[in-house]
Amino acid sequence: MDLQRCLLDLVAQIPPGRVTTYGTLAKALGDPRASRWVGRALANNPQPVRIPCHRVVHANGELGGYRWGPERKIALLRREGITIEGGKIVEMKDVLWEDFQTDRPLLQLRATQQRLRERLVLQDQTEVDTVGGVDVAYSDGEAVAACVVLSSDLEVLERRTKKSAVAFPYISTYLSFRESPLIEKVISELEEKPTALMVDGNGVLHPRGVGLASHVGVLLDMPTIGVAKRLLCGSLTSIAGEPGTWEIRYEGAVVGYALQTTGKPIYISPGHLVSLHAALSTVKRFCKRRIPEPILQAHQLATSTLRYGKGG
DNA sequence: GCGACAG
DNA sequence: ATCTTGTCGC
Repeated sequence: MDLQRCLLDLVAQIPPGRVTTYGTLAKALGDPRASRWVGRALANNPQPVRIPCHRVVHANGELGGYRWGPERKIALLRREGITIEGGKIVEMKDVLWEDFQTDRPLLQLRATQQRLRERLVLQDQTEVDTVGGVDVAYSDGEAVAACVVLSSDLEVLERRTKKSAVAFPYISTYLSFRESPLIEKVISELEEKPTALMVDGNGVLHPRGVGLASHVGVLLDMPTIGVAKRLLCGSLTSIAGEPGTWEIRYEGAVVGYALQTTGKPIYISPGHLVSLHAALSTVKRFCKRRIPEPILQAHQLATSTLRYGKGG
């Protein structure tokens, strides 16, 4: 799915003499929370003439940015009959366009997430021994996924990278649609599959219970653990007798743990085929620094591959 | 100024 | 995530 294409098609629907907002476009894409991405995406509108992004403004009537400056945006809108005073649109509600023809692609992606969620198993199937750390790095339109497999005594067993063009933007809670295709490929090219994957992102610690680690786990039918550097959702509760560890609750259920390794905590959640407890203990076993070694080394491999060529 | 949804 | 110099700290 080409979300950028979908967005530009929506913008092309706005008739002269009308405007819409970043939030309205996000809603038409299927999720009002994607409004920040809408703004960023319109900033690089490839066809400012045919795609009338000058008709996209803030909900409060302020105009927002424009490639050729605010004067040009004002002039274009006035020529189309929009009244602007003091840099703001007068009577927004009279000119606001909301009647978009759309199949709400982000809503469809949420449905995909719900289906994957039904397949999640949060119990230990096998003992975790070797662990593959996974990360993806980006530059311009290029992405590099890396996997580094470590033994239980932290020896490197295998490294692998895979490059591709970036196919989906970063929108919070939809990270898996950006990163899982390339991760799937790099894992499939490993000579020997590790007993579990550690993924840079969340597992069930996610508003819909299916973060990147869970998504990848179901696709590959492998045990996965999510490790994030910032909290996506939920709240922390300290655990008696366990300083440096907190339970993370979301909608009443424990969905992961915060763990203070070095400095700021990391946020751990099971992805698939792993229990809550095993997710925590496995991360602890593989931690020398703040970030567990498999993920840290995968991150370094992905970044250096992006910068100094190699990979493929 | 407040709220602030991973990478 | 990425853009980026020197600086602070273990």
